[in-house]
Amino acid sequence: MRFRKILDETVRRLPVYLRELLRSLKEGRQHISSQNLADCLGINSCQIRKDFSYFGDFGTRGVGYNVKELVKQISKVLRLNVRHKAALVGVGNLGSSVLTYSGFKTYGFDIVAIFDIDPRKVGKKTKNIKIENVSKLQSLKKRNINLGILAVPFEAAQQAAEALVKAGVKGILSFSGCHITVPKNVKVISIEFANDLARLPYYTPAN
Amino acid sequence: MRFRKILDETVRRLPVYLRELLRSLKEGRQHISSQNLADCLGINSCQIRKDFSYFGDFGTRGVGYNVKELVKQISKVLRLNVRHKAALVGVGNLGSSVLTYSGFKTYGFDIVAIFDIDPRKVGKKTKNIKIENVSKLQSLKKRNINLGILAVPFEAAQQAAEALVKAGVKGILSFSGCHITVPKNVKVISIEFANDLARLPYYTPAN
DNA sequence: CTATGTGAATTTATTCACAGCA
DNA sequence: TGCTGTGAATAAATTCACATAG
Repeated sequence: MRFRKILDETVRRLPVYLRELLRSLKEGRQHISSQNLADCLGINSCQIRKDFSYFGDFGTRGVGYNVKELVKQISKVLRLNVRHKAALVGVGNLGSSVLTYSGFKTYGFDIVAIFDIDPRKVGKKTKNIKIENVSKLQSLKKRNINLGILAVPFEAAQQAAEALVKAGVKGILSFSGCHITVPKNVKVISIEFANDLARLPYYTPAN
Repeated sequence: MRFRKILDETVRRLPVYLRELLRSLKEGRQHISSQNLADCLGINSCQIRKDFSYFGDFGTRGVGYNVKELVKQISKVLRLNVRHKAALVGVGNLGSSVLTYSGFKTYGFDIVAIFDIDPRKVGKKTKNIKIENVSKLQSLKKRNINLGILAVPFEAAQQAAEALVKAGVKGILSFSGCHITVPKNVKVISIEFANDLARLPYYTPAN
């Protein structure tokens, strides 16, 4: 194996593999072949082998991959081998359901700080975490929190993102449904599931 | 303009354009250039022009695109020029917040039926819609509902998807965090935002 | 002079096909 | 024999570059 830059599309698939592997591990499975994984995930098996080839060869020919080892390797590449602290900004409908959503824990993320601009919310506790005023975002730096989850309305998104960046945040998961501009050492990943629903009719035959 | 198959990546961007154009329209804007749009969205301008070129030329050289016309064209391509009825399956945390989420209405989607397997929930009303037992999914066909939103735990996802397909549903938006297998005339789009968060650390420099 | 629309060039991503190891 | 790992081939997607229209 020679080092090559890992493709963005590969990075996008790694969490998908990881999740399936964690499930297999929990079921006590020791080995899994690229074909097994392919069947579970609806992905071509050589796609999977190619993806893994970017960061090492730890499969055994004739046998497959050791599940535990593969989990370890993928986690390392994604830097999920350490826990990450994240701050949530915006505790409206979406923000609240992000809090109750358990999926983040699977990958070792902890939401440890919550911010809102609404004075009626500030000071209250959700999930045993006190909601702070957005003006306190600066404190993230010394609290060593460098991921932000943005769940504010789109009008407030750019400003909130800037506050996060100023507070030293290096990665932002945004639910705000608009593009936000950040320095290029900061990574933003945007989610807008209405957009995903919006392209469904394109693919379905005429009603 | 010659007809060519629209790229999947283009289809993925169309709702993004549409959303921005609807905003511009609301602000009373009449024309917009590919460069204007590009600046708003952080996308290359010739990408945008190329995307539009797949389904028509309705820009004016030296001026740009008529916003209203562009909205109309994109809506038509995505088949969002008609309202779509959707059924929600699963009213847990995620399902509930999907219900309160207003973004779907922007594109003309109406959630008009809700199903759950939990007898304690069945019969109750949320958002003025009665929660039905999943065994009643069959009724979707005669109610002319052909989109499904799947918000059940992953163990139940495949079975629920099959029930949806059996009921004539042609498109499924799945929040279940696992691959589901459907006939190839049915389109599934899966959302798993934990996976998006999971690749964020890869892109952020070491903490 | 400005901005579209599009072939051509380039880059990125997927799939094939098979050598080689257990 | 069964499965990995990977060059080579192919396909998909993006960007360049510019002719062309208002």
